[in-house]
Amino acid sequence: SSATASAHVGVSEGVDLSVNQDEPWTIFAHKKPNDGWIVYNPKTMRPPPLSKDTKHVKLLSWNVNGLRALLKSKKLCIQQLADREDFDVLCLQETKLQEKDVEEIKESLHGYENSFWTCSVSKLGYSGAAIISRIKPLSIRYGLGIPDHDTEGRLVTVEFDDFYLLCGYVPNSGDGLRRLTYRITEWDPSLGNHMKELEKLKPVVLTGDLNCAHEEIDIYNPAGNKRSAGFTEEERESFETNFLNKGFVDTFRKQHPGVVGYTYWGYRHGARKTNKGWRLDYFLVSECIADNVHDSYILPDVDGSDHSPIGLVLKL
Amino acid sequence: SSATASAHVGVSEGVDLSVNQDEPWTIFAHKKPNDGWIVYNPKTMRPPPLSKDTKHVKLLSWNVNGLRALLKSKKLCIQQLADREDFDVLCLQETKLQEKDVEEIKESLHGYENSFWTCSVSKLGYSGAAIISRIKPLSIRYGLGIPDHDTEGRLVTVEFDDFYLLCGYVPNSGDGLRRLTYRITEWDPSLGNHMKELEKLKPVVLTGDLNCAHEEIDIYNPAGNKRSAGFTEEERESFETNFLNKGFVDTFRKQHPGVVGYTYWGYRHGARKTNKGWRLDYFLVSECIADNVHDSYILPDVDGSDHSPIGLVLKL
DNA sequence: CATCTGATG
DNA sequence: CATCAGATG
Repeated sequence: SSATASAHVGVSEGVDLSVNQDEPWTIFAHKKPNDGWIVYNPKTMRPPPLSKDTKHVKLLSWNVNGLRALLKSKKLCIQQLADREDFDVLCLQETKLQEKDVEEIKESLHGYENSFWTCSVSKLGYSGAAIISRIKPLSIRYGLGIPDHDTEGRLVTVEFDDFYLLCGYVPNSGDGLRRLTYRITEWDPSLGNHMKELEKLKPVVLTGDLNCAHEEIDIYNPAGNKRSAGFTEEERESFETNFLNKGFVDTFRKQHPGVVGYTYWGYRHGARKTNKGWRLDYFLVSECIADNVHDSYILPDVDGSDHSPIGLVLKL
Repeated sequence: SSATASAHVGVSEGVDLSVNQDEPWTIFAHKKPNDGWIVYNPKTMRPPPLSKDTKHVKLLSWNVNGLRALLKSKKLCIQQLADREDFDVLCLQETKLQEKDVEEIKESLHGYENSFWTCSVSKLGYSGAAIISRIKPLSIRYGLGIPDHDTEGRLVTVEFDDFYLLCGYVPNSGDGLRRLTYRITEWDPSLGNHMKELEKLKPVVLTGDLNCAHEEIDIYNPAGNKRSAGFTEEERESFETNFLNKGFVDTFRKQHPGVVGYTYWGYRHGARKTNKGWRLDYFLVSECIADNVHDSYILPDVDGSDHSPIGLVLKL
């Protein structure tokens, strides 16, 4: 089909782009309303792997939408993801764990002896983030250090030799945008400022579900979602003000300008099959290491959650 | 095996009675602690069907533990139960429906154009009862006529030519027996008195989940359940005082003295496979029609709920 | 170990 | 249309 023909990289030519049935992991850009954007094939778009001689680290990040359910589903246990992707560090968001669940899961992570978990204490089974690492960090920190923002288990920071890694789950603005103000006037600025503070010491990498599709290219139906949580003007501006304009680089967009690459598809209406998605998950890095990014990518063939994992290969 | 050998009717002879794997619908009495009770085989224990010349009615009753889930499971839609059992009337308890769910389900009941539903208005998705009938009743009544006891959708009464039929779901006494007092001092007496009032006009049939295992023979582990909701001394006494001593006859027990026949098995620990059950579901009838009962029976092979249906064939 | 709701996304 | 919790049985 024409869709298959354009699977590599090229400008959509008015064909009815959709998922390639032969290679279901291949996500095409859609024809409308984003006509003319570049088709993104996550497999062929990836650069060749770095040789062992080039010192680098491989980071993955995944909003798992409930880690217990994911592990029960057996769609993909963390060990299988490790075998397949050979990551050094895995960042998780929306683990929805309670503190009592953590120990059992920690013990199942063979090869990743360093893992750091934070859970919501204000609402059980809500939010939650973790960093699982093969590399032992120099220091670990939970939350922003602001008690008011630290009851929901939304941030884990680890310090490695060459950079700080933050795994964050930015608050969803919610139905009726009831939490929009909190999000843009409190959480986002606090997180941005915290990153600037850390950056005085070492370069910073922020990954996670930032709950914002930055530009029109980052969402399936921009016109219809102008007042939807995650695509309001306020959130998009906040994303720029608090992160991009502070010097943090959206690594996927830098590597793939004009390319559609979603990381989230709502469960409703089979949105994933028809690629009606959003790009909500990011790797942002300090400007000073932006050129060290070898590859910033999406793994849309990994399911088990409404988000797919994303990856970053960073040269050190 | 000896278990199979004793499958018909006989006294347990110290064999380890359990479910017959060849006929999984066959429920045996257990060896301990009820050694010596009669083994009940629900298939062979049933009398031959009445001829068409003998005027009679066939009633079924079933605590479905959530009707929407049952219908979704496709284990047994009501149409299939109708095809198999050819009942005239089906009484349901714990439908857990909301009023908004009723219309759609009513329309799916081909051949049973008369159906009467009551739902809890105080707690959504809780309790709920219904009578589904091929025969058009002379009158219908919901609840006891006592507003305080009628917010939970626990009782539907229909009047036929020859008897009143009550479909009831007696309140569970709950964890910690927190509702025991309400149950035995308010609900049970009100229901018993209501039945006596109706009986002045016509014979009465009460069916449903009466949430009480009357005697030791009616529960797998009597010693261990003396303070469990459904087997407390208080509930058992209330069952006698308010129903049996008022002249209503436990039709299953009359037909099968000394026979174990459970109608409920908790979902936990595979209680149904090992027949660790309770008899909580009954057909009680006015003394004046007790001899009209042709058959009072259990259908333990019907699953889809933690209760099995029970049946009554009543000569008119 | 099931059902349900209601919150959340 | 998923996850979770908590109530209920």
